[in-house]
Amino acid sequence: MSTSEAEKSYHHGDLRAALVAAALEQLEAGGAAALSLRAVARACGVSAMAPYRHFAGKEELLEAVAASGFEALAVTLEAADASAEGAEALAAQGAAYVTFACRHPALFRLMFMGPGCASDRSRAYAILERRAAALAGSGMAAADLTLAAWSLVHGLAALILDRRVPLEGEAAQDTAQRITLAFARLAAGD
Amino acid sequence: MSTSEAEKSYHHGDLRAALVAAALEQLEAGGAAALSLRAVARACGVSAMAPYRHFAGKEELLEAVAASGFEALAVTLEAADASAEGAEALAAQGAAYVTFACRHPALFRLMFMGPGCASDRSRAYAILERRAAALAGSGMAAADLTLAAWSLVHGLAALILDRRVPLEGEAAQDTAQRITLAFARLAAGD
DNA sequence: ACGCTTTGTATGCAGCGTAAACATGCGACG
DNA sequence: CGTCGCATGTTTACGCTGCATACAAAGCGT
Repeated sequence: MSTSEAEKSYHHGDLRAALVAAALEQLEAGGAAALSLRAVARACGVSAMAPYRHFAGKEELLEAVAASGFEALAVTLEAADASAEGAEALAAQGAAYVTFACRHPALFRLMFMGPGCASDRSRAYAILERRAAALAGSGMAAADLTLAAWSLVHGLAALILDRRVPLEGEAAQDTAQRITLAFARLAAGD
Repeated sequence: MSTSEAEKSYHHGDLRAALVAAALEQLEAGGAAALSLRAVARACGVSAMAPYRHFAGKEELLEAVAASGFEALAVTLEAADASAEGAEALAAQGAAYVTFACRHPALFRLMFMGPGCASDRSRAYAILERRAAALAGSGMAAADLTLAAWSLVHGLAALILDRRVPLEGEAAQDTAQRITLAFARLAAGD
């Protein structure tokens, strides 16, 4: 019987996990375009073809990295949501979302702009949805509010990461906090 | 003397423009990752190295394609803004932004996620900024409202293009229209 | 007519993703 | 305990990419 995760490899000793870790490292170091399967294999001390025993191809490896990213994001959002109540909780989630993107730019891009489908983000999405639904006022339906809140922080994160907006470091977090809070208050009907 | 644009080439007859057009075609056909300089050259009937006489490298060709995209976006936004007044004009711009992204997904990604800097989008940005400043109410400062509006539509477009949200075709436009209008009314103080 | 600049070509290199054939060593079964 | 099977990793090879370099030809000023 083989445990699907943390499976001991015969020759290497858990290559699969090592590949995901090395891929994440390369990702954060040089961006998604600069990541090569061969380099990942090299970093793990195995041949260029070894990863194909664990992943059907480059894309599948990246999907595994993205999946670990969604787990981390969900944890972050959950903590932020618990740190406040009402509109402030929604704003905290938004700020946390942008902060996550700023701290792991390449991973964030992989998670949301890379290959993969909508089902991946389900848990993190549910956290936002619950909070947004509780706040929905007269201005917008609950579903629209959820999507609007997500779009707002996602767009802000994307614009910051791609340097379409001149915000760096601290200023980015502050702006995210301010805009998200203003939006949440507006949406909640003051 | 050489006119910087539409310059007649000695051998080919305006290769530069042909390369940009072919690159755009390949972009819309197969995405940015599937675009190769060699294939673009092939489509123009020239050797693989010919593009390097007009562009320093692949990136510079893509920047030229992106620049033409920003011009087209600015025209679209301007028309949308003129089609209504007040909050409705802002909503029209937002819907036009999302529609543009849906109609030219690869070009949109190249324009906003590709290489390049903030100065490119200046004209299209000014159109949004003017309208947003005119609407700024008590809830948010003018600069924040501009950024929030941009983030909202940019994020919505990104989520739709990357299929993180289950909206297709008509539904995407309708949702963009609805959400943007609700946001504009909220921001304008009803 | 000459030479210079511009434009396009030919050749070659290193790196990539990946398909196919091959080697190796653990675990199960006789 | 021996042997076989299969998962694991390696080797080799192919076509593709962006790009550097060296070369050929076409137009223009003098």
